[in-house]
Parts: sequence; structure tokens; C-alpha cells
Amino acid sequence: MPDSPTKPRREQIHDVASRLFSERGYHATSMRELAGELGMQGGSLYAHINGKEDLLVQIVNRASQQFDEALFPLRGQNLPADDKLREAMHRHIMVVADNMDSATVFFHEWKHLSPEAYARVTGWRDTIDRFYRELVSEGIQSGVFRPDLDVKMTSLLILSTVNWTYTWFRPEGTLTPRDIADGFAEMILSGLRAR
Amino acid sequence: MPDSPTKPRREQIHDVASRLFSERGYHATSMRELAGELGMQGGSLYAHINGKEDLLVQIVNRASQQFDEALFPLRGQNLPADDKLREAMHRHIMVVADNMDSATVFFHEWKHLSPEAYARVTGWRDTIDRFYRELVSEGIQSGVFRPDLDVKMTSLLILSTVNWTYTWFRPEGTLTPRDIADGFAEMILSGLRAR
DNA sequence: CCTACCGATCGGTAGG
DNA sequence: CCTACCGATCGGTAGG
Repeated sequence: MPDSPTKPRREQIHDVASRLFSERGYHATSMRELAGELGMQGGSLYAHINGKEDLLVQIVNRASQQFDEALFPLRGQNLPADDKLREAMHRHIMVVADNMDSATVFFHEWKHLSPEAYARVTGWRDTIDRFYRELVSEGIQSGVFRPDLDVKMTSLLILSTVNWTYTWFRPEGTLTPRDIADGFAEMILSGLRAR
Repeated sequence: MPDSPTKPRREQIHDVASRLFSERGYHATSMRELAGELGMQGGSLYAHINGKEDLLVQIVNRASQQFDEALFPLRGQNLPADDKLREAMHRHIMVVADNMDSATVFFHEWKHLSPEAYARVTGWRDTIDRFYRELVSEGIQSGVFRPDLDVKMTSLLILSTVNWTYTWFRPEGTLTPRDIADGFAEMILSGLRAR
């Protein structure tokens, strides 16, 4: 039951802020607009939060956390590299699709964070990068992937396709994250060229 | 000779605005900051421009134009689909790489444009989409690409990789747009899987 | 959660 | 291109 009436006020603020920040941008959203959408006055927000930047930090942190929780458990699993790639792309795209607003804020506004929060996000980016590089390396070593692949370029190719979904995915459309992940993975694994 | 001292003032304003908008975001950049970097007072800017939004419109329009000029001439050329794909990706990535600031503004701030400018950008996006879908369709019909490809998904795969370069390309790095385009195209065409 | 208010800063203009 | 200024709005606070 999304948006149940008993949802804590802080959750409501987080959700509305995610939507407004993603639609208009962080700096272009005023605290009065945010308060208005929640049916309260501007100053009343500060009974629940510490400040505008805290909202941004929360949104970005939660997004990072969701990516971590989705991908990290895959590291230990003993799957063939092609299956693991398909599964990782599916999970990655699911996080984006299920959190289109926070994902947009995550990709657009992380540069505007305070130095500490900025460093944390940069650290997360590196973690995800490493995850995909490891996946590619393992695939090469196990003989599932071509031996002449450049690990860095390959992981960038994968990251491009899964991250870019935040720009075009529509929840009301016909494509599910499963469809997208399977379609992209199949093309990436087998190539476009006719045999 | 970039940034020659005789560069028209309007060009200088355009360049500095692109950089500031891409680094801090459109709304977070004040006209006084912009003026300061150009060695003038805030009000003096309005001797050269009509307003802040005009700057954004100019940056986005010029970026759209560069994509158009790079890709559109390829439409008529009678190249094999794989060669045409490689060439299109190279040109697309070159535009991004040569205009990292305006490309970032283009991808991040187009939502904040006035309705008319917004519609123009949306129209451009559709044009580029059509370009890549045509390229894929031609490749299927000529037998160069697999017949079971989904045209929409395939063009989204391509667009993801070329557009996402705005987030990670570094002009001071070792990879050239040629390297990136050739590397991505080869992987997309032949696939990651070992034979 | 509201009312009333703070200093700061915003984009933009007038007149030179 | 500068000085001086405009009304509007910003994030945030005090006191209740």
C-alpha cells in the first residue's frame, strides 16, 4: 500500500522532495513549494528536517544503498558470467525503474552535495565500477567472454545501458525491467551482427 | 586558437556560462558569478544578452545543432550498416567530447526550458531517435544485422553508450573519441561471448 | 504545525 | 560597461 495515510511525515517529505527535485532540479525547488505540496507552511518543514541539503543527502544516500543492496549479494554467487551479467543488469535496472525520481536526483544533483556527502557518492560509484569490472574479468578468465576484451571499456558499455534507463523508462509502458535487462544482455552478449 | 583575445564578448559569455551551468547547474549559477568570471559587474551582462534563460536556450540550441550537423549527412550515404554504425557513434561521441560542458547542460537542464524551447529539444531528440532506428532497420533489411533484433531496443542500446560518455569522458585522458567509438562498436556488433 | 519575521541574494533595469 | 537600485524570493528561525 504505497502512500498509506499513516505513512510517517518524514517519508512523505522524502517522497515529495524526490519528485520535485527530479522534475525541477534541487536548486530550482523552493522549500515553500515543497511545503505547499504537503499542505503545510514553509517554516513548518523545519519541525521535521534540519535543512534543504539534508533532504538531498538523504535521497542520494538511499539511492546508493539500494544499488548496493541489489548488486553486492551477487558478488559471492557462483554463476556463469553471462547469467550473472544478465542478473546484475536486471537488478540494476529494477532499482532505477522502481525509483525513477531518486535515481534522477542521484544522477543529476550529486555534484551539488557538501564535500563529505560528495566523497561518499564518489566512493559508491567506484564500488559499482569495481563490481562490473570484476564480473567482466571473471567472465574472461572462465572462458565465457572473449579474451581480447578491454575490461574498463566493457564495464563502461554495461554501465551506460543500465544507467541511461533513468532517462527513458516509463512505468506505465509495456516494457518491464526484466524485458529491458534480457533484451540488452542478449544483444551485448551475442552482438548485433548476423551470423 | 581557442580563447583568443579577440573572441567576441558574446562568445566568451556563452563559453563561461556553459562551464558554470555544467559545473553548478543552471539555477545555482548567479548572473553575478558569471559576470565576475568575465571581469565585469552583474548588470553589465545585460548590455550583451537579453536574460539568463536566453543563455540556456542558446547553449542547448547550439548543442542540438552540432548533433544534427554531425549525424544528418550520414543518412544519405550508402555504407554497410556496421560501418555506418561505427561512423555514427564516432561522430556522436566527438560532439559530446568536444563540448563536454554544453553536452552536460543539454542533458541536465533541457527540462527547465520555456515551453517553446522545450518543444524544440524534444523534437531534436525524436530526430536522433529516428536516425538510429533507420540505421538499425536498414542493417536488418540488408542482412548485416540479425533479423530478430527489436529496432527500438537496439537504438536505445546504441544511444545509451554514446550519450553516457558525457559522464565519464576526460579530454586529458588517453582514450580518444575514435578509440571509444571503435571499441564500443566492436563489442556491440560482435558481442562479448567467446566463440 | 503556524505566524511573523530575519538577512541575504536573486534577476533585471535606469541612467549615465 | 559601471553605479545604484528595484521588487521578489530565498532558506531558515523565534516564539508560540
